[in-house]
Amino acid sequence: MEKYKDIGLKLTPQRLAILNYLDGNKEHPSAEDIYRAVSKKFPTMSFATVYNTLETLRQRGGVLELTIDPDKKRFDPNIEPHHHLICLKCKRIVDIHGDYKLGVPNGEKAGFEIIGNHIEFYGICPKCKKSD
Amino acid sequence: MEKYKDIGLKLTPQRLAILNYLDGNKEHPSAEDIYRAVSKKFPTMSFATVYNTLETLRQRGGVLELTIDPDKKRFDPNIEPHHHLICLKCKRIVDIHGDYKLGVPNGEKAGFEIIGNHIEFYGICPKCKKSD
DNA sequence: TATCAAATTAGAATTATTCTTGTCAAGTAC
DNA sequence: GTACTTGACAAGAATAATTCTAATTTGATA
Repeated sequence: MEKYKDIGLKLTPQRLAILNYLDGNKEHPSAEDIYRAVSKKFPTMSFATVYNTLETLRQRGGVLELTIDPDKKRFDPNIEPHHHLICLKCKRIVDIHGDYKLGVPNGEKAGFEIIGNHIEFYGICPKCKKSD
Repeated sequence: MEKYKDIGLKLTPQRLAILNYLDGNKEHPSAEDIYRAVSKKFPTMSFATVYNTLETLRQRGGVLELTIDPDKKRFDPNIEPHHHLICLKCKRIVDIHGDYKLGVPNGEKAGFEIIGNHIEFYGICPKCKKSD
């Protein structure tokens, strides 16, 4: 929780519940996952609040919005630079912290100013491999 | 067009128009982009046909579905292994063909069988840099 | 404690995508 | 040639994720 303090956010109970749910979470939850979990404590919680809070957090660098899943956005509270391993069957996402130093050859930069990168590794997770 | 022949598809005029639009296209168009373009020739074209054709193509390896854009799927007729450079402002996507040989350290594999990877480079494109 | 901007809520609206159903067209069997 | 069969198409309805709206409430602080 500490890391969310004093970044200028009004600390409402709803936000605290969302932050609390996200903190240390390695599941890369969707907005609905978050909504369902936090609704248990706050039955009046609305999706607007979930999305608003996530967007505010994202703008302030408190959470990453992942576009890995074609069906919905997923969110990653781990804001250290890292990469992902994705199961093609169950869509499970796992963090990878390997140190890759990647650059774009000048001939391919197309005039872009490069800011960062993200590697997605695709594969089949152990659970899905078993249940074939 | 040649490359789409004999992959078992009935070559209807609608499909030909979609294939023709995709062939050599470097814009990574969305379903709507495709729909709009092809509708000019086929005013009765429906989204169902666009999505059906894209899904059929995807299953047969004729097109890649990109999940880079958080708002919609985008499609890439370039099926050679390659990576992407994405403008954070205008969402323009550019192909990169640099040869990166990436592996996941065994300690991080989490039991996954790795099948492939995809690098996304983020940045600002020349046009957006100017119009700041 | 009064104030006020910011946050919350419920539900409506929007957008992308998928589904349903009826129709049509091409190919094949007879 | 005619009847089947199958796959593709079209139109619009349905769904799912997300965003917006408007009214109300709340947290921070003076």
